[in-house]
Amino acid sequence: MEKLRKHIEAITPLNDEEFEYIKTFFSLKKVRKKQYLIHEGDEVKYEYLVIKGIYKVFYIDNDGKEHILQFAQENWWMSDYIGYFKQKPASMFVECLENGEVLCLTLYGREKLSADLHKMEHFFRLKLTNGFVALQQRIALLLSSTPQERYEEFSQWYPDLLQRIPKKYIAEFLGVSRETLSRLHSDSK
Amino acid sequence: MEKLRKHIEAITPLNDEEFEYIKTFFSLKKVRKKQYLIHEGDEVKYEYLVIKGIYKVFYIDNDGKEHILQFAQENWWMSDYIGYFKQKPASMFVECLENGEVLCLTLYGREKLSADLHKMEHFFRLKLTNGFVALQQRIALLLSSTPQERYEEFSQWYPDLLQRIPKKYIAEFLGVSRETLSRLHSDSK
DNA sequence: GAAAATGTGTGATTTGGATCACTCGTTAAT
DNA sequence: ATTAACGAGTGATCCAAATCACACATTTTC
Repeated sequence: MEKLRKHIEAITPLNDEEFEYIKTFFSLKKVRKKQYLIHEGDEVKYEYLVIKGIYKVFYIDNDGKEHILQFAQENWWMSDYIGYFKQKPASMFVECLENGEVLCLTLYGREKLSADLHKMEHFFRLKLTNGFVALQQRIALLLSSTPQERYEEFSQWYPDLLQRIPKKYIAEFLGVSRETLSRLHSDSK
Repeated sequence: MEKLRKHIEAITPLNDEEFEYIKTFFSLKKVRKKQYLIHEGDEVKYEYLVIKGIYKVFYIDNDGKEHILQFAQENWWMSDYIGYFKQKPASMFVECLENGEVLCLTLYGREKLSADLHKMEHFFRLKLTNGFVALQQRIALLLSSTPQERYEEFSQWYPDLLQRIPKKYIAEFLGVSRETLSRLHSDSK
């Protein structure tokens, strides 16, 4: 839980009493590789703050192809946010790629914390602001760039992930075929 | 300003005193067709709440092609949010497509309101939440759908815009060429 | 440690959509 | 009213990336 405190205090300072209260809304969960935190069709009970491990958030389209909406690592939040915020069944999967731990927060907890502590509402607003900007940049990337450029951007955003996860997942994130991505490497060398 | 009050009260009730205070941070601006509210390279002073009119938020890529990030109509918020939140020069344009009016809010105003009134921080958080979800859905659309499907989704999201704006702008929003979009019509009939 | 599953590179072929090029209406502008 | 600017449809051509089809290496798994 120390990590949680640090994570929040990176944005707003907390006293012990406040943190004790905040803590009560989070529960720790150990996750093993290949385990699903969220499965299509299920109720989306939680959003997750990653303490350790790597995860992918993806969905399967009508043709059975996978598309990755988000990767998540230490200190990232993740969920099927469409299902979570609208309280509808999951349309996505959240799968663990490297053993780790997450903190779970219900929508009720999120809203209660926001209502009770102005600080926490501020915290969540800032996080959303950053997320919003990142998504807009990704849309711009999808609208106008070549596979080459997308790969280069990705390398800058997540340099560490390049080594740690299969290339085919990167392709699914960038909206490019596995083969095309593979050929980029060889060409640029 | 009555519209502003209604807009906020759709999410949280306000008393007169609160609204009087809130009002002071907004300024009304009349906008004419073809006018730019934000121009690439300029400082991004405001975000805008649309009172009347239609607007497009777009950028120009390295090849000189336009891509539309957002359309905005009555009760929508818009800006170059990358420049606005990060206080960097605009990388986008905001152009008026139909005469109207907007309310302008500085980043300072936004943050001051959020800090002073918990209600307003809540308001902005909810707006961001909805925006975040919408952007994720758009990313999913860009990753997995055909031009046909994109056009159909667009028709459902903005049925009114179909009539009111040139088709070529819709193409620029969907990431499809003008010609391909045009052929969709003829084919589906 | 053998067998199965998974990841990755790379050639050959196909294809959906971009691009180019023109026509014909319909609005704006003077 | 005449000209110019813009929007929209449609045919012909081209091309980047998807798809298909392997080979080979590297992990898992039992």
